[in-house]
Formats: sequence, C-alpha cells, structure tokens
Amino acid sequence: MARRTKEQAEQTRDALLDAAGQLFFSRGVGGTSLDDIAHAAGVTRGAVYWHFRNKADLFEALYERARLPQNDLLDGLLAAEAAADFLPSLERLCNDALGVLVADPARQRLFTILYLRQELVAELAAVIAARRAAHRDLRERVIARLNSATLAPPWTPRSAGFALVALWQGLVNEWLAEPGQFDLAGVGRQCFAGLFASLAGSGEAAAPPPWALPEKSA
Amino acid sequence: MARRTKEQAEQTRDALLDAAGQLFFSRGVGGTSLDDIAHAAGVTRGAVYWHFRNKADLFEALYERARLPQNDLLDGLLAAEAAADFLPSLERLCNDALGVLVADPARQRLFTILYLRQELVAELAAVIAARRAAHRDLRERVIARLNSATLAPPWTPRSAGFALVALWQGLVNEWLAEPGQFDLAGVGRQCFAGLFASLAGSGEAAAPPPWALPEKSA
DNA sequence: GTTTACATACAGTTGCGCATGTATATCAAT
DNA sequence: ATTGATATACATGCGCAACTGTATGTAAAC
Repeated sequence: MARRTKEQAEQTRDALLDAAGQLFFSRGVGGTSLDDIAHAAGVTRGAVYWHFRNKADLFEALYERARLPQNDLLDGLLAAEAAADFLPSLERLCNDALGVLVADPARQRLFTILYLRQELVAELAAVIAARRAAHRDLRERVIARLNSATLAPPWTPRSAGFALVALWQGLVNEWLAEPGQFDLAGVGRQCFAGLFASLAGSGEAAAPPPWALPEKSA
Repeated sequence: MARRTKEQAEQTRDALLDAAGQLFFSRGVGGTSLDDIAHAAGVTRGAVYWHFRNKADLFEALYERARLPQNDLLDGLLAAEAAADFLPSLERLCNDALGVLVADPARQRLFTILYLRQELVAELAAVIAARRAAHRDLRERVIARLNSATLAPPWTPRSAGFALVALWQGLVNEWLAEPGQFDLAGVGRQCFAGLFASLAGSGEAAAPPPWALPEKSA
C-alpha cells in the first residue's frame, strides 16, 4: 500500500477509533494491543502511530468523539432561573438521558469502560480523573439548584441531590453490567416517578406525567 | 533463606494476600506483576507460586477472604416470614451495610476493584461473573420479598427493588470513586430515610428511627 | 531421610517505541 | 497539461524491556 487520499485517511482514522472502541469494550483497554486495533481496522501498527502518538492519545480521541449533548441540556436547566416546574423538568431530563443511552451502543460501550471498568493503566488516568471531576461538579450543581426548590420532608437538597445522582448512576451501572437484561428506560421511569413524587411531597396519587408511556411488563 | 515453620508459612501467605490487595487497588490487577506482590511481601516470586497457582488463583483467594457477613443477615431477613416491620428492618440493614463498609479499608479496596474497576483480564473473569450473578440474585429476591409488603403508590415491588439496589450501589460507587470526600453513612442514612418514607407512604413527617444518629454537617 | 517453603535461574512470549522503507497524492513550476 | 519535488499515509523491521511459567537448587522443619 502507499499513500491514500485525505478522505481515505480520515476513514482509516475513524476505523481505528471504531475498532478501538469495540476491542476496549470486549477485551479491556489493558488487554488490547495496538496491533489488535490495527488488525481489526484492516491496517498495521504503522497507521496507528501515524494518527495517534500512543494508546493514551487514542483513548482520549475516543473520549472526545462521544461528548454528551445531554450535558448541554442539563447546563441550560441548571442555569435557568428558579422555575416552579424545575423538578418535573429534571425528571424528564433524567428519563431522556436514559433514552439517549439506550439508543446508542457506542455510548454504552464507552460508558461501560468509564463507569465500571476504570482500569488503572496510565492510558486512562487523565480521562478518568477528568470525568470524575465533571461528575462531582454536576452533583454539586444539582444540589445547589435544589436549594431553591421546595422539597417535602425528610428530604434536604443535599440528600435529594445525592439520591438522584446515585439512583441514576446505580441504574445505569446495573443495566450496563447485565446488558439488555431489563428495560432500562421503563424501570428508570418508574423509579424516577417514585422518587420525584416523594421529593415533591405528592405521596399518594401522583398524576402520571403526560409523556409517560404505557408500562411494559417485566 | 530456608524452610520456615507452618505458622510462618501461613504468615507469608497472608502477607502475600495483603500486599496483593494493596497493589491491586493502587495499580490495578493487570498493572501489578507477581514480582511486585512478592517484593512488597518481602519474598520472591517463588513463594507466590508455592502458595498459589497463578494470579487468578491469588485473586480468588483474596475474594474468598472477604465474604460479606452482611449477606447472611440479608438472607435471614429475606427468608423470614412476612413481618409488618420488614421495611424498617431493610432500612436498618442498608445503613448497617454502609457502616460495615466504612469501617473496613480492606473491604473498600476489594469493592473498588470489583465494582468500578472490572478489568477484563482473564484473572478476574470468573470472580466478576460470580459476583454479578450473586448481585442479580439478591435484587430479584428483594423484589420477590417486596411483593408481600405494602407499598405506597406509585411504587411497585419491581420499581422499589430496583430503586433500593441502585441507590445503594450508586451511593457506594460515588463514595469509592472519591474516597472520603463525603460522609457515606450520614448521606446514606438521609437518602434511605427519604426513600423508605416514600415506600411506606408516610410522605409528610416520618418519625426518625431510634437508631438515627445526630446528622453530621456537610 | 524426606518433605516443605521458599530462592534462583532459564527460556519463551508479548507488546511498545522508533527507525526506516515506499508508493502515491498533492502541488508548484514550467 | 505535464513534470518534477515534496509531503503524506501508511507498511515493515528491529531492539528492548517486562512478565510469565517452570525447572532446579537448598536449607531447615518434621
């Protein structure tokens, strides 16, 4: 082989990232050699070292390619002035985020790597640390925003924020750990419905939100 | 060095397991060589291969050494006949489990490895799969047990069980990811108080359980 | 005397980083 | 439009380091 056109080069770069995503997911980052990636993409290690400096650089590129558009939505919601319907909006956002995840296998693979396979290889350290900081920041902002919302006892902004983030994270982890073993969006909708009903104080008969779909059976 | 007495041999075995636990935690399972472990325990790789067949065998021994006594408690609670105070008992059990974890650094390290560093190395595959199955089984049993409890709407046994397990898991993961950055037992107590109050339908003023400690500030 | 509890020594493999080869795309100059 | 020069997009090959598994040595416990 010899030199290829620019579009072809971009295609091989994408192919390398795709192959890396699949292999990192199925064999782990530390368990995947650059030769594995190159072979899966139909090239050799030379191509890898042309497009990326090393495995860490490759992984960072993979991370950058999957930035969550959902983050912008949350930013907007948190930045908005105190509105009476903050809690319903937040509930809808939680459910939407689950929907986005369910519909995007590539994101599921990356989340699996980032959430429950935080290998302590040097390649991942920077990305893991950045994501952890972002996560912590998000949680704190949710708590801060909940300070200006009316919560039913015994909830406090702090406990409610922790419960929300932990519930979302726990559900996602549970689902990623046993892929497709239950209906994440449906279960999540029920759980968030219960939690938000409790937060709002409507303990008894909360009217189902208009976007609620008919409940799937187990 | 030459042959040592049986008690000394048992000590070196324990020292190897201790060293492995520390190193697996700080550098990852794939990132620590058997030579690292042996050196940290003050012996050579020969000792490792005497006590264990390989790294996988060593890790399984490490896992066996830290079986949760809490599991037995939960088994008893789930097996007991339907009692009116099932929900309060379950709430106490959740808090107790958090307390056990907070007090045991070795268990924290192992949980960190098992929960958020599921490296896909062959050494871990068996243990990870076993733990995942056990976790799934526990969730299903909690749901089954909730079928004979009275839950306030909109909760169902299924959504309540998922929410409980996900909340516990999410809180623990959050805390393990940022070690010591918040008071896990205190935050957990608040979150579970809110969730269980919602499950029981006492939306307004739930009397604090007698074992509740004074709330720590952030 | 035999087994035990290691230490030491010896291949064998694997993967990384880099250096080098090479054919072609790109482009300026004619 | 053709041509030459150069940069590009890889492929190939090499040395090196690390790690594993095993084989063997050995002194003390039993």
